[in-house]
Amino acid sequence: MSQIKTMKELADLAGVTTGTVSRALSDSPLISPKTRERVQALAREHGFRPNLLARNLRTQRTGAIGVLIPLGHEKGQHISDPFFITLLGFLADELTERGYDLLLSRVIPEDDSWLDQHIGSGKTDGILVIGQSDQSATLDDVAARYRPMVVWGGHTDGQAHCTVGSDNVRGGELAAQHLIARGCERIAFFGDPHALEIAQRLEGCQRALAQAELSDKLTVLPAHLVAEAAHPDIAGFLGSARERPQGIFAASDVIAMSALRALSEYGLAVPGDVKVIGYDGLAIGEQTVPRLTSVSQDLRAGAAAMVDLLLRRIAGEDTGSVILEPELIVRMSA
Amino acid sequence: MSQIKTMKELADLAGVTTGTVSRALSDSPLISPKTRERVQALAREHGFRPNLLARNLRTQRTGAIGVLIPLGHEKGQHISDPFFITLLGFLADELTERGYDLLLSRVIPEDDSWLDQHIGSGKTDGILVIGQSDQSATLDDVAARYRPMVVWGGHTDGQAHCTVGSDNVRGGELAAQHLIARGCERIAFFGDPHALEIAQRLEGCQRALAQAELSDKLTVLPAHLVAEAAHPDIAGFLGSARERPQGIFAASDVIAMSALRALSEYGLAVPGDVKVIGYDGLAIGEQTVPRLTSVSQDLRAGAAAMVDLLLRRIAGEDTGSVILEPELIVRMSA
DNA sequence: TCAAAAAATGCAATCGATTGCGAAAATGAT
DNA sequence: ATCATTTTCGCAATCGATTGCATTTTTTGA
Repeated sequence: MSQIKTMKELADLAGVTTGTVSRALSDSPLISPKTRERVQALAREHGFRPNLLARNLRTQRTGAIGVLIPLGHEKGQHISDPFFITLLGFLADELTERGYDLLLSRVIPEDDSWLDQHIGSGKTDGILVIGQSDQSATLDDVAARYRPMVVWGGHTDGQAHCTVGSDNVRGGELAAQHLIARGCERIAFFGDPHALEIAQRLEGCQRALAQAELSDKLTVLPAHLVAEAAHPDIAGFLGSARERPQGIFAASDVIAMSALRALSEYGLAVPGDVKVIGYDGLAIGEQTVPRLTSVSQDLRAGAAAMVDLLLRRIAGEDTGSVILEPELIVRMSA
Repeated sequence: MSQIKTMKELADLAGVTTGTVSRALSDSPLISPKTRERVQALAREHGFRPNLLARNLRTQRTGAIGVLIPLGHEKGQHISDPFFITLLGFLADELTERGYDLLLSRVIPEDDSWLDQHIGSGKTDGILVIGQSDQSATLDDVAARYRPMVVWGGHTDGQAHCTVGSDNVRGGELAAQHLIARGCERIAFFGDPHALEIAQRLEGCQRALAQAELSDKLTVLPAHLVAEAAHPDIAGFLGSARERPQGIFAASDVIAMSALRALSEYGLAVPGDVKVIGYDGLAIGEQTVPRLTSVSQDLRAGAAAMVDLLLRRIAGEDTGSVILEPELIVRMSA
């Protein structure tokens, strides 16, 4: 019952060498069933677990995937952001299912060696980056020489890094078309087009408006991504707008929730007075009042795709990016 | 400019041995300033990063902390739960600040060796467990022989494992007192007392009611912790209750949000017809309609306490548990 | 019954860094 | 110039497991 810590101890106990123990525990066919069973029984009995560091050092693989979140200038944002969190959850599911651990790192890119820093440490077999923030250049740079990396975010032509994300342009189009179909003419877009994904959503929105010959009815409010920060912007906008928008397309569900609250505070009914549509299709949209209509990205599928691509890249394969089809979820707010 | 991967290569390049390189890079006083500077320059120039696995194997420390989430029977829950996520975010902050990595593992405890499984692997220097789920016994068992472990959850006398959490009884009392002060008599408690923390919140609630001689006015609905699952329960309850409660104390903010929605669907005004108070004080309560009154646990402080206790335990110190004082945040819903 | 083939196990190098100890070089004192 | 110190550095063991190759044991076939 004493605690067996190393293979050597187990080996002595079983009267064999560490080599034999190692093979026995890994069900190697080179070991006779008899001794294999005996060793495994002993290991079980003494609760022996091989030291993974040593194993990894020897096998040159860590069994862990790094998940990095570049926070750009927006400190304190992402980690508590429902979107990020949801994706992280699915990634955790997907990775644990495939026997990988998840090493989480928040990153505040000061110098632009944050990626190399992590890669060089050898702690992970590959990395997943959530969000491009303002680091597209760095990502492209690293992608050129480090293969096992997959990024969640927008995809553009000529992009060197492998991405998974939804077709943001199409998603924006869907949202705008829906608002138009619901009778909205004056439409406001809430979101900062400084970020690639958001810019693409805006682009889709503009395309739909152009098609309906409503281009001049669009207002863009570069709302902050963090709910707490976005709310004042939005409240201010609603208070000062000469003509109240009939429809609001928020670049994320979080921003949409801020909008719902601000509207409620101004005594405006949703969807009666103003229609609101979000982006992401998060579960939390199910709990808002009224329930939030949103352009949904299938994050579970996205996470699966990210992990799948990453593992194939780790295996040496060269992969392209994956673009998911967004889907409009019509609930109550628009 | 070639990529230097190992210390041996760097050593050859510098015309010294790996030992010298090792010391030079760690600013050992045993090395002359001249060669130290030369080695460091070379390392910088070639972007050399020592392999952490090897270092950790040698130094017997990993520099990583495991964060485990036992999911009990409630699959798919926690990871997307705003509470868990918020805490995880703070933990990530706190740990990275102290130079530790965060190794995230979802756990579905099938056999009860899930803890030993992780501990024996040697991948982390210590572990943080979020939520006791139904694993209190296992936790106590492990705590008896494995020191570096801290658990978020409720604290009871005679508990062997070290916990950090809020004073749930006091918190429940605060919530109930507030409802009473606001004129509520018939009060409903939403939450499954099967979990320790929830049971304690209920206890506090009952205590406050007893003091106001309203004990017989309490109804308990063992609502599910997951929002999607809780909503039907709640809607059903509100539909069937003979006498509508005047105040609702939800055991978590997530449950409270479900309640808000259900009430809205029944055309009941909050806080006019029914007052609602939640528990956790999550940021998301700021975005609900109306904004959610809640008993707040200072999760940032909680995370800091968890990490602090854990590091002290890793250092060999023996620590007690930490109980945080809950605080009532009065917003709009009650 | 004995050599040859097959199976099972032992031996020892290896992964990449850390560190105690001893040797060589530099410094200082006389 | 000589010897005792102090600095600086190299040597080699070590962490704990994996794995190619050598060796021993067992099985097979003639």
